[in-house]
Amino acid sequence: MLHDHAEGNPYQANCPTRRILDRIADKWTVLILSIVAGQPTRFNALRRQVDGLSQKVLSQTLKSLERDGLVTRHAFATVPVTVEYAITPLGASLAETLAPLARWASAHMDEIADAQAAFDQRCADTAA
Amino acid sequence: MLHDHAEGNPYQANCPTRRILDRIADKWTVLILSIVAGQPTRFNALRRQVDGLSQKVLSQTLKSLERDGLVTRHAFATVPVTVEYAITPLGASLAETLAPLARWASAHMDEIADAQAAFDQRCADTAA
DNA sequence: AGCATTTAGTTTCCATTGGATACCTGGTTC
DNA sequence: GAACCAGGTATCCAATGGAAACTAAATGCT
Repeated sequence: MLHDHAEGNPYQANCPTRRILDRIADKWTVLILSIVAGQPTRFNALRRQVDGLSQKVLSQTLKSLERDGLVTRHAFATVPVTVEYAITPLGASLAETLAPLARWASAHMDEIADAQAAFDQRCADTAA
Repeated sequence: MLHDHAEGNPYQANCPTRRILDRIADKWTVLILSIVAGQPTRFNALRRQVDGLSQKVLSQTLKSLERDGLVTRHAFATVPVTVEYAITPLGASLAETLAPLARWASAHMDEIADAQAAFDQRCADTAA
């Protein structure tokens, strides 16, 4: 178990790595982090860029990312107040890890679509 | 928009890549896929290895992974029936993409814990 | 005979989460 | 003084997640 403590074991429910995995293996985290990694981005800019992302979830996700030290929040005393979210070095290293995920989805979407169609066909055949 | 169709744009809610991202950017998918990638595994073996994973969610996740062509399901007419889930080539390529995620969590858990502690301290100070 | 056990699920129920929408604050422009 | 940005909260309902009970079929134990 010392071994687990040293390395972390995400298969264990109460391990820190499991909690981290739960946070980072998330659709919105992947998308937001990849944008912010490119350049500092304002709250509403993020909301506009990520289609389907509600204000509430964006707010929660950003708060969580900030707490985890993955992004920083910077409020500027302009009028109206603008708030910019920027990547941290830790966040940048995660973004690099996450980027292949989006690329994989893009590269293999046709194969997945084919697999789904084949599966659904088999189901239909069985049912008939 | 042809560009989007050719490459996929996960920032668009209705894009196939977004739906794929939603499926694969998931705690259970990461954990299950990484086990099955190692060797074919039975239903209950998965449930026992992944702490906190309920039968319902395991069943749903496996069905989804099978439909997406990432794992195959093989039922053996033993008694009681045993069912083995095995990785496909497509699933193996995803597992390779996902593995760095768990490794990242393991490698940076201390930094995240520190960031959280610092953040909570700042919050406490502000509140006080 | 009859009951527990095993496998792989499904079903049921309740708590948590997600998403849509409305609202708030504060200053500016028209 | 009404309308309009920004960056959020508050509220409500639907969907999801998880715990636990239940199913089926066959075998072993008593």
